[in-house]
This record gives sequence, C-alpha cells and structure tokens, in this order.
Amino acid sequence: MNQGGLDDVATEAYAHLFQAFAEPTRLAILQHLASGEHRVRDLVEHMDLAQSTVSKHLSFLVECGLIVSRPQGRATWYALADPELLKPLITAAETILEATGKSAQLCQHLRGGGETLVLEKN
Amino acid sequence: MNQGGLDDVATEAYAHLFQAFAEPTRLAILQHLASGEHRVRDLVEHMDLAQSTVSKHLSFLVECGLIVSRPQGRATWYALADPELLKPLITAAETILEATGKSAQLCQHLRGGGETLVLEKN
DNA sequence: TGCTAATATCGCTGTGTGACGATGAATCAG
DNA sequence: CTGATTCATCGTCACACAGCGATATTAGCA
Repeated sequence: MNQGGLDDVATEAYAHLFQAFAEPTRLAILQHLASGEHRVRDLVEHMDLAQSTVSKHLSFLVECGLIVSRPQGRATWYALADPELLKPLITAAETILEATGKSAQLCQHLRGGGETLVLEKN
Repeated sequence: MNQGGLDDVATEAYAHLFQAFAEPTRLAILQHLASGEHRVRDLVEHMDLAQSTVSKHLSFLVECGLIVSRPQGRATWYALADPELLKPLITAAETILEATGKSAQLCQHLRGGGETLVLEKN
C-alpha cells in the first residue's frame, strides 16, 4: 500500500491500538476497569453480555497491553495496566470531540445548550 | 477516563472517533494530509487504491470533522481540519505503544513538536 | 456542442469480527 | 469423590465494512 517512505508496520501498529478504543464494548470495559480491579464475572453482570464475549474482549485488551490479568483461584482479576497512560489519550479524544462539535451533540453531560466550541485557527 | 464513567451515547461518540484512526488506510491518509493539502487524485496515486475507496474514506474523515474539503474546479482539495488537534492524540498513542513495547514510529508531521505545518511540493 | 478529467455515489463481494451457546479445564465446597 | 462455580476457548452466525467496478455529476477544454 505505502510503496513510499512511510512505514506500513508503524501504521498497522497504531491502527491496532486504536482498534482497542474503537469498540463501544471495549471502551465500556476500560471505563469500568478505571474504577478498580474486577473479575470477569463482575464485568459480565455489569455489561449484560455473554461471558464468552467479555472474555474475548479482555483477551484483546491484554494482548494490546492495556490491561493486566491476575488469576486467583477460580477467578481472574483484571485491571488497567497503567491508568495514567490512558488519560492523555482520552483527554486528547475529548478535545477533538469538543472542537468538532460532536461532543455537545452526543454527550449530555456537556451542558446541553447549542453552544459549540470555536476553533482558534490562524 | 474519569471514575464516573461515560454514558452509552458518549461511549459511542468516542468509539466512532477512534474508528477513524483504527483503519490503516485512513491513518495513512491522515499521515499524507499532514504534509499538506492534497487532491483526491493525488491520494489515489499515492495509496494505490481505487478512487472510490479513497473517496469513501475521505467522506468518513470529513464526517468526523478531522479533515475539511475545498472544492476548486473539477478537483477537491482535502486538508487536516486542525493538525494541532491531532498531535496530542498521536503522541498519547505513541506513549502507550512505547510503554507496551510495541513502539513504532509514525509520520513526523502527525507527531508532537510545535512547529507549524509545512507544505511540501509535489 | 461534444469530449475529457475529477470526484461522489451506488451496488456488489469477500473478509473480519462481535455476538452467542456449548464445551473443557481449573478450582473450591460438600 | 461429586457437584458447582469461574473462566478460556471453540464453532457458528449475522452484520459491518473495506475494497472494487460501474455510473452519475460537475467542471474545464477543443
């Protein structure tokens, strides 16, 4: 595809990471894990999905290095690998959503008025 | 990633934005546009894809508010809506990739470094 | 007026994957 | 040991979508 100087491998790596966040269910899992360590069983109950579905998403996030697993007895505890690492990404995404006006349109906790952020461009 | 979590609608909004970056082709388009304004024809030639494919990806990115179009004559010029807005996101992703041992270097223009956009001549 | 170039859009197809249920492997309780 | 609980994995299905070609549309050119 990129026969030129740009790096295909790098592009694939970035795209794969973004895929982790591009799925509503995975994003919800990350949100829930942001509140602390949870077992698969807890997440299944909270998300109202099949256990196999949740387990597969967790495997994906582990493979991305975003979360870590800690088996204990019959259960397996999952937690964010590094919460501080995710904050800049979420913040950057929030900034973009605000700047593009999608946030005010879709996110209700942002003062539901018609006001949209104005881009300061030069 | 706040402790309170996001509602479903907000989660969908975030996921939709991340989808724009989760596709290797779209990411490559953003990289190329980071070097300056381009026509569809230029991108088609550079990416070695069908014109309809490139056009569809461009529509997606416009709908996300990440790029803007400027019709001129028969051609349509596309450019990043706000390069400065993308840099924090790419930088955050790069930090995660480094921390997870999957570091990969993306296009220079999309990464941090405060200097303004430089147009390259074809 | 045609004719070409550039783009957007439509329909189609193959692939990827998110969802589920079923099954197997551990682990604990009785 | 027997049975229940918890999780990972497998097979399957349905749907989304990236890719393509074909076509419509618009703008420039002879």
